[in-house]
Amino acid sequence: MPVTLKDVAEKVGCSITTVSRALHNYDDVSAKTKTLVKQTAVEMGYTPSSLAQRLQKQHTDTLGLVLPTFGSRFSDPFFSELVAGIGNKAAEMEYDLLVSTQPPGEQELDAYKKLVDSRRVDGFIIVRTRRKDTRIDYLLDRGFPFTVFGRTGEPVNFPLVDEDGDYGMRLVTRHLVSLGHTRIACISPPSDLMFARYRLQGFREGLTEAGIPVDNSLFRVGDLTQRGGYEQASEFLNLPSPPTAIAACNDLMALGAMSAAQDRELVVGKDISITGFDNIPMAEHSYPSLTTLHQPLYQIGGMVCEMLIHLIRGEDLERKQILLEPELIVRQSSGLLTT
Amino acid sequence: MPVTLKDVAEKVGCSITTVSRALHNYDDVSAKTKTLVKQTAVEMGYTPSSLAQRLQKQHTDTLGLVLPTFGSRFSDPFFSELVAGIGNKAAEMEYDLLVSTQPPGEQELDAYKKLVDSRRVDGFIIVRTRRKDTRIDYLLDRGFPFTVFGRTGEPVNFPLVDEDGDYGMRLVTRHLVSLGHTRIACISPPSDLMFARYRLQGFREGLTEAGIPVDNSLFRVGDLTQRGGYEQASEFLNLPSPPTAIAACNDLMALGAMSAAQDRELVVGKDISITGFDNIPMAEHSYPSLTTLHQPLYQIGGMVCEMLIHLIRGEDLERKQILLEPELIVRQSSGLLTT
DNA sequence: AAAGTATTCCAAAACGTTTTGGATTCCTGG
DNA sequence: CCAGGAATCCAAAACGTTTTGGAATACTTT
Repeated sequence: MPVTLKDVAEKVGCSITTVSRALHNYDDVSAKTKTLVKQTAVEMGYTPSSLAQRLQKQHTDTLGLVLPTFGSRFSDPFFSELVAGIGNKAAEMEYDLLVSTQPPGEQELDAYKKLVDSRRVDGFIIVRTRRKDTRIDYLLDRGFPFTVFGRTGEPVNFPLVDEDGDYGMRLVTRHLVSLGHTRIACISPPSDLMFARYRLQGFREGLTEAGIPVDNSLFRVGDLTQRGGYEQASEFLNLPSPPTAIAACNDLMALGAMSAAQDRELVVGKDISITGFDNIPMAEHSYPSLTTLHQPLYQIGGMVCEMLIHLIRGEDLERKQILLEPELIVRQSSGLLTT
Repeated sequence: MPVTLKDVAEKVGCSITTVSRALHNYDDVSAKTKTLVKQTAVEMGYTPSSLAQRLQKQHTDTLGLVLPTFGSRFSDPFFSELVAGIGNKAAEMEYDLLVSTQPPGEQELDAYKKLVDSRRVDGFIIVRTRRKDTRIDYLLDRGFPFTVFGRTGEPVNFPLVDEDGDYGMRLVTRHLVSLGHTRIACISPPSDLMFARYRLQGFREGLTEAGIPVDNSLFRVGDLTQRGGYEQASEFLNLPSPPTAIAACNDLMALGAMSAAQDRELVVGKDISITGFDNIPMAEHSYPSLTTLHQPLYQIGGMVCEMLIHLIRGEDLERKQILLEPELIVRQSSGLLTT
């Protein structure tokens, strides 16, 4: 049904080759036929079949992104902004974005394998790195292009963007210490997630920097959701001597922690200080507003996307590994120690 | 580099045709060669090239979804859950999901046109319907398959899923009335968005049902974000006689409205009642928790996806247009009128 | 033994491009 | 008038599948 090169060629009365070359501005076709071809092409509404082009060119102009979703109630503001950043950059650079969703595990790796084997994408963007990341191992092994948001266990040499979570959490800890807090708790995600490790590490460094002894009862692991933050914060608040500040490793958990404190009639920002990490839009409009670390997710999405495209095209990257410094945003949820 | 049918054929010592047919279990190839072919295929690690398959079959096994993103700070929990629902169903049914992002406007329609013209997707899922929806007009005109989450201005006959926003808002209004409220304000999204119209209409119906006269100063339009909710709620609270309840047409705005009230030292759920719509995960863990209407976004995503695939395959749908009844979730943000 | 019927195979066309490697025509300078 | 070089064109191959329409062989049946 759709009009093909052949149709245009017949109409113009020349070969398919000439039509193709005319449309691509080759200089072995005369100006006259070039304009004729182009004109009839638009008249007939010709658009090349991307399928045919891709088969011939042997690349798909498509980027793969498989989102690690946990459960059906998946709703992470983190991802929507990142996807928007990736998507807009991809569109700008004429690439398609193939989005797949898989909970971490066996199946997840299979999703990657399937896309690689059937040659459906030219490269991957990997998010939420793990300590031993089988996705990365696999792609490295296959020599398949990819870029990463996040770091892994060891120093590596593939292109990546990451925020300096270590630095960020040091900032936040210093901030809390400067407000007079010494009993500071931390809710971190499971430590196989790399960003959790860095953030937790920064928190610990911040404590030792301030000469505060480490109290293991003040560390708990949450699942990144509000519910997780709520539950872990509740545990802290049930302690015989509860912390006066809670640093959560992401905003969602911080928000959950806030409502746990509020359910106990505590005034957040006064009776207790709570901080987050990410600066999701919600953070500005929670009550009280949340002290947190800003991460330019939209831009990060654009960066990993652009790096990947350069990589695929075989161009070299000006900066291969980019580490961003998060910015501390002080709002109302953190306040002077009052007791 | 990757192994093709030809490679397998050479190894086995038969024709490409036979290999292809053996792998597809045609009954005109002997059991012996069938097993031989299959075995060597897996030994050699053969995987069909999706590009070649698609070119031959003349369909892409790919669904298109273009997300209407507003600005760079795009972070709508609404979408992440919906996308997860669509994505998982698509994967389950062996379809790819091509996600593109475009702010509403000229460019947005171009994104659709491009995808259609270059034959990159087999169908579209359309979200956030507008009153005069050019996307739908275009696809209808081209005879291109699509399903829709949301309704349009007039009754139509394409497949769609929608929540009954009218009914939902009537529920919420009744709820507020039953608590004793009579000065109830409403923050609705711009009325070219269809879901806004239905929800607003339900709100109005709820009022007249209760015999409450309509006061135009109690209607304001917000932009669906927390910020928008905050700003519009502030306007309401500055009125000489402010409302005692605010029904926002989505959770994000309700959350913003809550913080506006809280900034004025009002206790939400006591001094003022505030309700939302959507039941995003945040709603359960805000402070106070938000009375709202539950929409099963994940399931809705799965439904529109599945309907689209049936449509593409030319199978007929058991139910063409599905209207879901949202469920009222009463939490702490709405309470008895105290004055 | 001939005719008919299964069974098993495959060459070639098709999908719609791009690219390769000439072929033809036309002009230029000697 | 002819050699050499532009300028302009195109047939055919290639990308990797699936499908079409036989062809070849083997087995039955008469």
